[in-house]
Formats: sequence, C-alpha cells, structure tokens
Amino acid sequence: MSRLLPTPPSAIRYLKLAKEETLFRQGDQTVAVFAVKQGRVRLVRHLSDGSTVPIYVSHSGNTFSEAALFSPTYHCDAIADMDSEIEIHSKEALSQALYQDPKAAWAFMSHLAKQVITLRSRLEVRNIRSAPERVIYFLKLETNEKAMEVTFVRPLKDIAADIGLTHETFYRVLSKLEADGTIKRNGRTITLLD
Amino acid sequence: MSRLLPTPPSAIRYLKLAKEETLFRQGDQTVAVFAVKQGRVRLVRHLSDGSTVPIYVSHSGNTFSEAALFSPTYHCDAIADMDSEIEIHSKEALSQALYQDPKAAWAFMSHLAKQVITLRSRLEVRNIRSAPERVIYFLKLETNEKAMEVTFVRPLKDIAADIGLTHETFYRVLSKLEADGTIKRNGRTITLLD
DNA sequence: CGTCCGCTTGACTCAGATCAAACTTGGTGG
DNA sequence: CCACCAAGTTTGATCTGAGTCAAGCGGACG
Repeated sequence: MSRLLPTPPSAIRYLKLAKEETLFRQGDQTVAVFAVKQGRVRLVRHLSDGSTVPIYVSHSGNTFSEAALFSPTYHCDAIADMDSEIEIHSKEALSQALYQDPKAAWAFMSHLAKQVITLRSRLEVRNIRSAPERVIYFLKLETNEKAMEVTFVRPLKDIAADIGLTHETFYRVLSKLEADGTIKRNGRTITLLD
Repeated sequence: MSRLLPTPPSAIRYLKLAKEETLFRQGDQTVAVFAVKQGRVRLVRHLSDGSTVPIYVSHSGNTFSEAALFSPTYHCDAIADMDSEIEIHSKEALSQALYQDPKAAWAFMSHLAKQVITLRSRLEVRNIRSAPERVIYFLKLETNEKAMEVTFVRPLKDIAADIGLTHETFYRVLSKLEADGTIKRNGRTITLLD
C-alpha cells in the first residue's frame, strides 16, 4: 500500500481495534488523523434526540477524520466495524509535514480534492430518482472505462445502501438489467454491455 | 468578502458572464480555478447517452473546480445560471501561492476539508427516507445552534432540490411541520421549536 | 400592465419500501 | 470433516408516501 498521508513513516503509530471498539467519540479533542490499514471503521453522528446517523464507512486503504487537523473536536464517533488495524497520524507530525514540505501539502490537497469529487459523484447518483437509471449511472461511474466491468469487494447489500436503495430493490434491479441485456453479472462482478 | 483562494490579488482576473453563458466545457484543458463574486454558476456533467446530470450550483462566495489544479481537463460544464461575475485564479498563480506559502496551503486544505464535511452532511440527509424526518434533520444541520433559526437566501424551491425532494413535497412537509408545532415559518425564515 | 417565477394546494398514480420467507455461502469450532 | 450459525442473496405480496400533473395565487421587475 502506498502512503496514504504524508506523515514521516517514523511518526506513524499503529493500533489494533477489536470489532465494535470505539476509536474516538463525538466531542473528543482531536489528536490525530487516521488511515485504515486493515478492516473497516464506521463513522456515526449522534443527534440531539438520541438517534444516530451513519456518515461514512472507511475501508482498508482509506483515510478518515482529515478535518481533525482544522477542528478542535471530532464531530462524530469512530467505531471499528470489524477487527481492524489503523494508522495514527498525530496532528503535530502531520501538520508539520504539511507545513514544511510543499510536495506533501500538494499531495494532501490532491487527496482532499479527490474526495470532494467522489462525494459530489455520490450526490449526483442520489439526484436520479429512477432506481434502474440510478444503478446504471452508478455502474458507469464505478466501471473502468476500458473494461466496462466492476468487481465489488463488499457485499452488494452495502453497495445498495451506498446508492440509497434497499438491498431488495437493488437485487431486483440487477436481475432486470441482466434480463434486459444491459449488464452481465457474475457474483460481485458486473459488466456493462452495449 | 474575504479572500476565497490564496492567489495574490494582483494575479486574480475578473470576468462577467451573461445568463446561460458557458465558462468551460467538459474535456477542456484546465486553466484556472474559479470563485463566484456575484451570481450563480451551475455545473453539469454529460453522460455518454447524451443526458446531463446536475452536479453542483456554486453561489456567490463559493469556489468551484478546485480539482482543476490536479487534473488536465475539466470533468463537467460550467454555465452561468444568471448574470454573474467570477474571479479567475489561474492554475499557475494559485499553485505557486500554495507551494510557496505554507499558510496559504493550509487555508486551502482547510477549505477543501470543510467541503468534504459539507458534502458528507448532504449525503447523510439523503440517507433519511422519510420526507418530514429528512427536512427536520436538514434544518437541524442548517440551524444556528443558539437561535434554532435559518434564513435561506435562495428560493425554497432550490432548497427542496438540494435535499432531494420535489418542491411540492417540500412545501407540504413544511406546512405539516408548522401545523404540528415542530417549526415556525416566516417566508424563508424557519425556526425549529421545542 | 403584463410576464415570469416562486409559492401553494389538490387528486391521482406507481415505484420503491416494507414485511416475510427461503435459499446460499462462508466461516467457526468441535 | 461435518454441524452449525451468521450473514448475504433472492423472490414474493402488499402498501404507502413521495412524485407527477394540474391549476391558481401573488409579488417582483421591466
């Protein structure tokens, strides 16, 4: 795995989390930015009425809580979704690297800009009302331009949630699209045809 | 208005756009990052099947196409939604500022991180299926913690689109919530009660 | 004074959510 | 190596809430 954040390798600390273990809570002082080395971490926000809203699920190879650099407290909880290993990039080490090395800063900006693009794409998908069209659009985004093929590493159930459909609807749409000849499917691998 | 991007003021150029005028097109070489000084610019992406998807509407005081810094071509069209005036921050001037001034770089990173947060919040809202609950959650996000009150500067019609509802449904939900005593409404000003 | 646009309300329709149940797969532990 | 359990996948039946279409009001602006 290439470096996810420009912290000097010697300053990175590692931590293993058991399933359902809490990394930080909403309101805690921010001390670090994190990257998932192995496993999965989910972020949830608590509302004033006691309910919780899922914000984001960070998978192996992703970073999270970048905003900690710019905020005194975390604005959500981070909980291990399964046994996980994470990288800890302390605010001091990371911000020092960003201040002192323009290349590092550049890489980090690029990283954030990519996230903005990705999130906007996610929102675009949600702006499409029709389930089949939404799914097709999503697949076009995920698909490699050349191969017209995606292999999801997570359950389709989770993908359904990502695009804002129940898993039942998602499965149904996929069968219909396959019947139509719009896609071809083999387990978690989907190929866009024509 | 405070500076939106750390380009040296002398290097910023200005441009007036008439309604429906195109600033750049998908596939064009990236030459600059932009900020809206007055007016409104909408970004739309073209799909292979000829249809278009609205990505984002950039309002007065917002920046757009930050990702141009890191990409050789624009990935969407930018069109003036009304008569507008925009700031042009050339890639060279802006990236030079970011490279040479760690403070500028820091500000830009913070700017991007805030966008990430905002976009994630938008997605959270979309994960709530029930229209009334979605509206309430959205209002909680928009509302000033103290005053529990928001005044929208744009038509409620546009707000409805932002949160993924038709304007009819949005208006209906607002009346119902007001009838319930959950909110109080006065034109574009909405107060959360209890 | 007329036109545009935001706002509002009503009636109807249907796509996707919900509830339910069964089958498959994968991993765990004995 | 098999029994078992949890989780993902699939399909069916039903229902509901948000979208759609339609129509009228009122304020802003030229």
